[in-house]
Amino acid sequence: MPSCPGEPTPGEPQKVRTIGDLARLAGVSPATVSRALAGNRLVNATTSQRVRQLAEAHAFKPSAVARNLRIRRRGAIAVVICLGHERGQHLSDPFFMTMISHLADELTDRGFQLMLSRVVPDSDDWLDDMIAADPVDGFILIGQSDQLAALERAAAGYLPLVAWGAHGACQRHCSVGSDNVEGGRLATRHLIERGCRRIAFLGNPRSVEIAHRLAGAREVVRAQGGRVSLIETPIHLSTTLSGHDIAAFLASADALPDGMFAATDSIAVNALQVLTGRGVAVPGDVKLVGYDDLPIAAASVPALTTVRQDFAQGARMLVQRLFDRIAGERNESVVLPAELVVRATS
Amino acid sequence: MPSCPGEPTPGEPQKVRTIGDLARLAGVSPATVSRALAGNRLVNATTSQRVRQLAEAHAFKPSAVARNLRIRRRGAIAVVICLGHERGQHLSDPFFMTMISHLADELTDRGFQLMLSRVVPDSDDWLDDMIAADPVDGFILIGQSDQLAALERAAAGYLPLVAWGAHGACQRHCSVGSDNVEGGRLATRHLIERGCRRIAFLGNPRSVEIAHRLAGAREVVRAQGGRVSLIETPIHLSTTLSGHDIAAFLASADALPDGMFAATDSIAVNALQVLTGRGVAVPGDVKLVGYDDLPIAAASVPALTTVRQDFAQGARMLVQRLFDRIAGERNESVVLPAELVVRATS
DNA sequence: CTCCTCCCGACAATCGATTGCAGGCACAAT
DNA sequence: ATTGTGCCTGCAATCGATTGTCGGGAGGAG
Repeated sequence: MPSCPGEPTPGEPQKVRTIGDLARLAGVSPATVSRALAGNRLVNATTSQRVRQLAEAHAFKPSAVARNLRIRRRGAIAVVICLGHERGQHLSDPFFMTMISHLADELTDRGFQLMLSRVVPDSDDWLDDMIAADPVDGFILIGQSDQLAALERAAAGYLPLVAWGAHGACQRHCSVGSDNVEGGRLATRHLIERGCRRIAFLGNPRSVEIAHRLAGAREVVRAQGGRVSLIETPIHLSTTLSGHDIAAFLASADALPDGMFAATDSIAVNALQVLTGRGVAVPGDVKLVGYDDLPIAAASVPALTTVRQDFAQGARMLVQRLFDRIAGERNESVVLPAELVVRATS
Repeated sequence: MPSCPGEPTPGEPQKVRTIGDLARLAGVSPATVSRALAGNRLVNATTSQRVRQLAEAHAFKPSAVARNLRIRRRGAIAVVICLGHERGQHLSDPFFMTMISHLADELTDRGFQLMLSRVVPDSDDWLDDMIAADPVDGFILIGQSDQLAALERAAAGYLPLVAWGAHGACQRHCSVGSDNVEGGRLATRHLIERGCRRIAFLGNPRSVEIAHRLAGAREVVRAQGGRVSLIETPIHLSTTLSGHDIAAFLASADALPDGMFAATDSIAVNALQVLTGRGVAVPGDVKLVGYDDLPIAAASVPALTTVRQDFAQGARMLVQRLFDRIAGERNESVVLPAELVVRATS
């Protein structure tokens, strides 16, 4: 094993920590330093220049905590992942990460930090508690799950709060989401056009969004007047469990469906694995449509036909809506269009 | 569409925002309120009780910002996802979420917030910049990727910084990770015991951890003295791309390997999809071992044999190490044991 | 030379909670 | 009645940056 190189230089002795330290160095008052660093042009250009250079030289950044105290803002947005009733690995769902990843970009661009919280709701006032603790300027909730009540209650008295998800008729809170009913219609219609007559819906409608997708599917099937049947199968959202659920469903079904509409790409991919694992050809024997258009949809083999939600745009709108609300605007929910992406499983 | 219910009660008029407001209500001084809320037993039990009840009644939580300013701490830990060279969906890798999810739990338990940052390194002093901005009490880096240099430099002058990943010989920073070399040995030895003679390694050794896994594999193969061959195939880490890489590899290989060691469960699952998609039986024709033991490993069909990294324990140690460092202790890196989990693909 | 204007920069209050120190009150001892 | 002893509680300084207000100095006009 090679020997390690020696210790590096110990760093400068005179540390500039506060705006006051820098002021002393520059021979001006803390107030001037503050203004200079903030780009306030009340201060002379020469002085301003000198202060900035000093700050640069000493790698000085003013304390965000003190600033936030004075400014009365927090500089951070809470992104809350609400796990509804399923604890554990649910968070590893690629859907969350896709969303979070986009949100992180948007928030960073606006100079805000992203505070991540997982919540497993115990009482129904967990949201009020978080709001009362007040460490952030606003909340973005991902996955309204079955927590509509908590959400509504909190939104009644607290403005800067937006949620990703379905848009209900009477909701008081601001939501951004795609048109899940229309998405459900698109997927189901597509399966029927491809010749499917026995369609299985894989997903647990306890989650509002999934309920909407199911509603769309039902509507289209009903319009066929009995020529097409819909088999509704509650499937866990959790990646860990949905595989088993799907296998159990296939084992118990008397006849294999000829079409499957999975409420989620994660579920769809799991279904795909189970089906191919049992020698059922996709799309030969069964046609399959997912929902979300996550990266895995395109990457799966065969590539997954799915209903696309534009997460990048969704994240952008969530953040924009939130900041408008922080500014005091009482704005409306958004429903984004859903789009069918046809690939190789249908 | 049903009509929506009327507006709820508008909320109490007299809002208790500061510790001073509460003090006035309780007829004591702000100092006493502060102490009472903090559980300081310098204050009379009766007074303390009364103050707490008032606080409870008005749902009052003292401002974390002001507290942090006074206390000289931030109350948050930055968790930095370093995307090395691959931008985009990399973050949706379930590995990150598994880790983040555990970290969120650990940090929340200790009363700290989790600030999430994605970083696509541009210059090599991005870490120093983040440290200088100083909005947090410490840093946890996930995925050292190819950023060892930046890491080492920052760690030289800044204590509260730990990283998940491989442990190098001369590193100055504190890392927590599993024994990747041993993991590589375990997987490879297992494949050989199962009768494999042509083993493919799927993974890009540009990432330090993967390089170590490969080193372990090489060592075991070399010890077989030519009876076993190792085919090294760089595969993207990104879920989006690895499927194609694997397909390309299979198409280009003259003969199919009889064993595959994927550097990651994500890669393994993709390989599994590609293989079964082509009618290659797993484990019949090809035996497959992954790495990480992510939730998808157990959920995949057939269930994946893999090398387990205990992320829960890893997260716990990362946080514990970090807090010890925040307290001033200059502690050592940890290497956790790797463990083979035999399931159905081998 | 004096006065007025203008502009830059300093003083001090402020954000909201924490905490060392001092002081007040009750009760017992002398 | 006075002093002593504890045990609480309040005062005020502090954390570090922001910002309204005011003063001082330079420069031009009379």
